[in-house]
Amino acid sequence: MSHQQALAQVTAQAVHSQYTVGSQADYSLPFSSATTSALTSQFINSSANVTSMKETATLPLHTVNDNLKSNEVSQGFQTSALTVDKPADDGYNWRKYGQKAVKGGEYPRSYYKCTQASCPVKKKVEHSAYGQITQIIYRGQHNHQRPPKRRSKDGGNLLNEDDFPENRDALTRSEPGSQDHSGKVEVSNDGITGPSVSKRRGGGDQSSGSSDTEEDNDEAGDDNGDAGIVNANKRWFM
DNA sequence: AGCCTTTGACCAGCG
DNA sequence: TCGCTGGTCAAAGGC
Repeated sequence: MSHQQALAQVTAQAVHSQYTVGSQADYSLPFSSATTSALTSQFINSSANVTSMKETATLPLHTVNDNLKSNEVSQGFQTSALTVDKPADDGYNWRKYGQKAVKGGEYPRSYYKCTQASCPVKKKVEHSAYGQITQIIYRGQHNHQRPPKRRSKDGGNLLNEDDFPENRDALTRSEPGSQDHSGKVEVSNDGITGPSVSKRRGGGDQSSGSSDTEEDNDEAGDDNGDAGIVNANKRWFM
């Protein structure tokens, strides 16, 4: 088997497994910190499994692992690692509005919007192979409180918000003026996220211009357009 | 019935 | 100016 073949295959399989894992995880991930750790371990294990299964994948997998290590491990990223398709259920309702394979398609990036009509918040979730989340980038601030709850199906991960340490945090964060993003969120090298806010078609037009006020409130108040990279960890532990 | 996910296409910015 | 990449929209399908 040629190198290229192997690579292609691995990539394909990685993507595939990602989805597979994703659907499973999507429905069966109880989201408590404790469980999280366990699950994370499981994920890591499965990753290792897959790795051994696909030795030919050494190259890409290495990259992936490396990425995961730097992004997840070193950053204490565990919480959302397993969320897969429903990343970082921070108590808000998100609707996925797009997905893109960036950088060769090795890491599909998903785009989510807060479902609240007047909420301009968006987030980008970068996945690695196996559906693990390597990075979550928030844009904007919620101008509303977290919704009480949702159906347990797709919101599945929502569960008991009480289980989420970050919930309280989220509450705090949702307050305008809170240092949520500006305080700790680093735009990091991706500083692009800041400017990109106003990018495209007159900025966050979202057709319902009614949100402008809030948007102004939030984004204008922040230097970086409160784009925030939360690196999956999202400082939920802080 | 309503909401969400998926997917392809389009547009804008940047090198 | 061209090509590439990233971000978003819109339609269709599924739950």
